[in-house]
Amino acid sequence: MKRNPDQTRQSLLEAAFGEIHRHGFQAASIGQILSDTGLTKGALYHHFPDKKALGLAVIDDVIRPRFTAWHLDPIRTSPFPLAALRAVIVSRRDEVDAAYIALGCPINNLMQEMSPLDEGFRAALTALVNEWQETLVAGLRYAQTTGELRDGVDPAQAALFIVSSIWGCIGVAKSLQSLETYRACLTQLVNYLDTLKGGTSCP
Amino acid sequence: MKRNPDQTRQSLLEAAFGEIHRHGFQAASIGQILSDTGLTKGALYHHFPDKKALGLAVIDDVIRPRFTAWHLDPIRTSPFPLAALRAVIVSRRDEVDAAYIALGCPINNLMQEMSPLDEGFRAALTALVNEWQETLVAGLRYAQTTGELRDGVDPAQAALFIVSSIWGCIGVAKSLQSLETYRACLTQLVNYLDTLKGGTSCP
DNA sequence: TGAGGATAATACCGACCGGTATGGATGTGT
DNA sequence: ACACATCCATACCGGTCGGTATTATCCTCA
Repeated sequence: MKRNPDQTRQSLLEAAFGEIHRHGFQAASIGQILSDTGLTKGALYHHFPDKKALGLAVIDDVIRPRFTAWHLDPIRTSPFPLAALRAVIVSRRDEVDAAYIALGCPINNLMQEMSPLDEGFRAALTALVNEWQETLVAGLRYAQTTGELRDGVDPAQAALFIVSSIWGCIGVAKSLQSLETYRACLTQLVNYLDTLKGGTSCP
Repeated sequence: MKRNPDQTRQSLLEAAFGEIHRHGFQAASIGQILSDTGLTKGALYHHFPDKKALGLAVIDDVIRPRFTAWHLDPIRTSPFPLAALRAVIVSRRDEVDAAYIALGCPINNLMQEMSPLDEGFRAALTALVNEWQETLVAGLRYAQTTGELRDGVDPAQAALFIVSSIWGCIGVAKSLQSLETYRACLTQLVNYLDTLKGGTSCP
């Protein structure tokens, strides 16, 4: 049998991500991850000391890169951060499928489940969220200097509300298991974003 | 030993509610519930056929009455539903304590956890949420007839956004384990509500 | 080519879980 | 006071879980 430790580790991470996404961390079954990958406990516990380390590695090596690519890089690189944010949200609204809605946002799921229970998870996930929020704040601030975002909007509070709304949307949609609700809800958020544009004079 | 079946059942429900609130339904331990109450499995499985039935009973007999009293009755009975809604949110913002934020909203927690897994839970909780949403829609519609809510607002979409925002607020606050975040977030929502008042002309 | 570390498979453990079978205690109708 | 249903305690079961100890296999490098 050919060996490939890196790929072994990677496939363990992918399978763990899927299992955690489907059942949450606590209910995620080591046995299921192993049968998904065709591996055994020897492989898993060689690469990870215990289940918690596996979970944290999933956050660092699977969730974080995807999230950064999807939600952070576009805001950071665009000369029009507000428009970029709007585009990200619109694309999420239009492209996400029912299966994703059924399971919900992996980050949100993990935070909801683990934040009250484990400090390690809380710290890792909070770091991600803070990065998100800081990216939004920086983007909004910059948008304000270019006039893309109107004055009178507090970037920090707006960023908080945006984060909260996005999680609210996906939370409600997951709760109701309804893709339509998700889209309607995000549409409302897009409307809110449009009220932040420069040129208008409304609160 | 004196007997009191109703109280036995009630204390089981209360303990189950606490245990589920702390650990979620799947991770809620029957043994812990029993040691909390000082009862044994004989009592529990006399009153409830299995764990799922216990969970559903918690929803019906503990969660629903509290939720109705807190969030539904004020909207339904007030002649100024928008103001009543605002008052409810403000009071939640100001009175909720850190322990509650740490654990999150019991309804939201349960929906997030169980909706994808079990149709019975999903149905029971969806019924609650629909009741909430319909109450809000009815209230907003009525407020529109009295001029409390300005025209041009779609009550259904606004209600959806309000529900989503509230869950977003408590979700973010629980994730960050931060009471301050909760308050800041709900303040943003109150601001949003104030933009819905009649008399103003902004979108 | 052979030694030794890296990698993975197998078998097994104790703990805990939800659930059941049984029997004893308590209340109730007659 | 007796029969009977309600109510609850106790002991136990099969199954699953995360984790460990041991052993086998592969790769690397001297």
